[in-house]
Amino acid sequence: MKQELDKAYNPSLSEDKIYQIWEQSGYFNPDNLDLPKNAKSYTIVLPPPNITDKLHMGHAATVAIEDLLIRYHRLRGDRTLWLPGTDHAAIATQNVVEKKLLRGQGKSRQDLGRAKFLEEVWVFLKETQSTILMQVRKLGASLDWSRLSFTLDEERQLAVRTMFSEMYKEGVIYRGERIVNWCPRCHSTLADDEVEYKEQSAKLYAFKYDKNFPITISTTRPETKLGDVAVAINPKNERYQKYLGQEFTVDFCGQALKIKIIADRNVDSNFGTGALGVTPAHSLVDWQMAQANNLPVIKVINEDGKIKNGFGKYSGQTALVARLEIVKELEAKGLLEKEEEITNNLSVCYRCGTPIEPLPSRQWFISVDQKLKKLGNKSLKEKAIAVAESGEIEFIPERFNKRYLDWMNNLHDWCISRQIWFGHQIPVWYKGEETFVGLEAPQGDAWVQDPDTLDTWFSSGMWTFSTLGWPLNFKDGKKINDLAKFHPTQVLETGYELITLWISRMIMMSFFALGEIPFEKVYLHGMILDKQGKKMSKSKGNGVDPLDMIDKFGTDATRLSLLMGTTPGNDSRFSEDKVEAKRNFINKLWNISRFILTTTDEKYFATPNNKEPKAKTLADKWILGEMNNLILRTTENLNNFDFSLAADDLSDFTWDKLADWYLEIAKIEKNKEEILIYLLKNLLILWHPFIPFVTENIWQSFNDQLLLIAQWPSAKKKLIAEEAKDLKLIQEIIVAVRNARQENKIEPAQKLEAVIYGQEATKLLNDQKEMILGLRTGLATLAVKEKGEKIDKAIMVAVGGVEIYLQGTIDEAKEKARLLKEQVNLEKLINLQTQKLNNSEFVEKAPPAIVAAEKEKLVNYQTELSKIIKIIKSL
RNA sequence: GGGCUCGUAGCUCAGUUGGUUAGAGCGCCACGUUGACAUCGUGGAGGUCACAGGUUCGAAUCCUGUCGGGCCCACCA
Repeated sequence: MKQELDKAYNPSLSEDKIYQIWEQSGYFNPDNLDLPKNAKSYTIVLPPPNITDKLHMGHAATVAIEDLLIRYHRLRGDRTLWLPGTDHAAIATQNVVEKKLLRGQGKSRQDLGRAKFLEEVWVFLKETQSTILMQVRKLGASLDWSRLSFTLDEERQLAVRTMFSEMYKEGVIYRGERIVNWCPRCHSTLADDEVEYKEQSAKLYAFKYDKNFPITISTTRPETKLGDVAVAINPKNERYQKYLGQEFTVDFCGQALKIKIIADRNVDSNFGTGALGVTPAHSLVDWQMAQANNLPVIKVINEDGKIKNGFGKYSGQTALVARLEIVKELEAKGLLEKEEEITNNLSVCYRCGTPIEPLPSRQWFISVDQKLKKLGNKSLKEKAIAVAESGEIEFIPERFNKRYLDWMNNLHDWCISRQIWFGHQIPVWYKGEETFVGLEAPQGDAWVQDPDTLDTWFSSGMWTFSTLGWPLNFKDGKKINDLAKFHPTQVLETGYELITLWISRMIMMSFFALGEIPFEKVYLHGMILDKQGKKMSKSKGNGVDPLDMIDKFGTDATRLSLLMGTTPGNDSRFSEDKVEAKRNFINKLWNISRFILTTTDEKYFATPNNKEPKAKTLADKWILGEMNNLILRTTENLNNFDFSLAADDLSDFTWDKLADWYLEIAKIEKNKEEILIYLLKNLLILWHPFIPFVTENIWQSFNDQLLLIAQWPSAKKKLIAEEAKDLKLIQEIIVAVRNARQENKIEPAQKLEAVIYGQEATKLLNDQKEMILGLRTGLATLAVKEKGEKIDKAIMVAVGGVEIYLQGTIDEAKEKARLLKEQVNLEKLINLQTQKLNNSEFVEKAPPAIVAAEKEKLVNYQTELSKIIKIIKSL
């Protein structure tokens, strides 16, 4: 079935076709893999992309890394499942559709009403969802599409409702009043981490409530002072000590207020006047102070960001207008003492940028501190902390373990209700005073469902097990079917910005539902920045569309550029030049394969990849040794998540060792077909997780089976250093001689081995009168015109491993000089080494392994030196 | 204020628990290239590994401090 490779590799012609072959093979689904019963499972769930976004570089990185892991484990014979899905992204999606509606029809969501609006959302969603899934395919993702999930499909709705009612039953979910972050534009609460901070300059006003009040307070928000119930001072503040505990009735801009003087250590005596007006309804800190001191809560601002009724002329004004009006009134009454410019952080909604109003509101919460019997009387928070501390869940890179723990240790109850329409509607129904929590509405008409929806992270927090069939696959506390086979998953791979939003929630949710961790390892990749190191964003227009890169350079090159030169958890810059360089490499691999396959008879194609062929020459021994070590290192690197290192190493072998040296040798030494095919097959397997398309393409041209399910090669133990070193020297000589032979000025290659052992070295070299080496590929001319530094340099280069220098009439003196130089170098090294080993401190204090290694080095130098001396003597 | 991270060639970055002479890609310069490959080959220039101390027989690597980027958390009344 030999099928010749095209002269030039064109990814755009073949990638889609190959993806189709894979998909049709069914091997993306682990159920179709031919595996022994006891094969290990290896599962990753794809972080579900939001259906609002088209793919960006972050997704491409995610796919590159996860597909790499998945393909590697599939090749290793694991029961490998990569589970796809999409996220409904409640608020984000609603915002996008709202904007579209407003732009298109000039209508708001309220104009349409809930049902109509949701219809619009679903139309939008169907369209973008299929686009996104197509794009994920384009990236070559070997996802099991038969298990495709959506955070809002029927199965996930069942999972979410079950989760909610079980949590409610056990008292983990409760309804309560608390200060929430309220976005007056989105008309919804926001979680703490959905709030962003924007630095701004603000005015800090200092004033008294009325002229009888003894303390001047300072604030940037005078309008909220209409709801003040106390003034807080630092307990150490001597100036106001005498007022502590006193109560005053004041007339603040026409509003009668009861103000108690309280102490709180959070108050900074040096900020403003050192006295803080306590507004429980509109500040979290103040709320806590009010609770601690049993003070009432007076709401001033409503859900629209306007002053509530009951505050005289201010009622109905927006907060900002009211603020200016109050300042004007204070000024008129002579109460305003000071006005200064300060910079502070304004909290704004992460979706729309509108300033947040902290408001007391009745919401649904998940208690993170509620002790649970089924968790050994531990809370979700305690469990989630314990698994990170014990290492049961491992973060890669490790430092994110600390960031996770810092977050978890300060975790408060999680507000899960959102006042938006799109999402999982809260499965709670009310009838008068009655409340029903369950999967479906109870019988009867009078029941009304809670209008709120759940925080989008509630459903994505369940992602590892809701996708595997929970709760149906969880019977009597036992996992069955997919849930038993694939949970806990092995790796959760995502961007580090999701540690708080997503990862912490997944861990808690999994503990509640299953009493176990959701994943064993968390691999966190950095952000993909633009060429200047700036965050890619739609508004800045500096984003790079991965699909553009794919069109231009192919998926493999795009993926490889995201995997190389990057380290976990560190941001990396993306540049087109890098993708181009990888494209060039892929072309090189293509040409290497083309050369091997076109010069090899078809009957050798069946050479197995897992049985090392016999080495006939030293060059063979060398390259097979290199391949053996490459297999060992690649396996180790991938097990350690060192993708960049693995790819560097593979490139070095492919380009420098195989293409530049061994293939050149193979042009002279014959009968290398088995070795070449063996090398090619293993090289393609090792590369496949990184660059799946081109490797499969080449593989298909000379194999009947798919590379997708080939067998990862095994290796013998590492060759000892000395052997490898010898082989490297040999390799140099082989090539030098081979080149000389091409000039028809040297004996045939059969004599190579003799050369290597130095027996006929002199004779061969002496024959090379007037010879210049390195006129062709693989070697270069090294022109040395004079003695001195330049010669030394040239000699160094020669010794350094690339070529042997010979010029004009063979100059024995020069050759001798080269050898002498090497001798001197070696002697110097041996001296240093001997000194080192004679140093008793070193021998005693350095680890034995290092001492042994150093001794080995000394031996190596000595053997090398004796070889050199032998050659010099024979000259 | 607390924490994390980075500073290595002109640029982008590697550097595998401290170990001979610190690497790659791109860029630059020179030379070469008619059958695997110009998407190429060979060579070259280019580094006080931010700085200062310390630990060690030995430091780009570990510790302390300084300077300079980036990020996270808290506070900002």
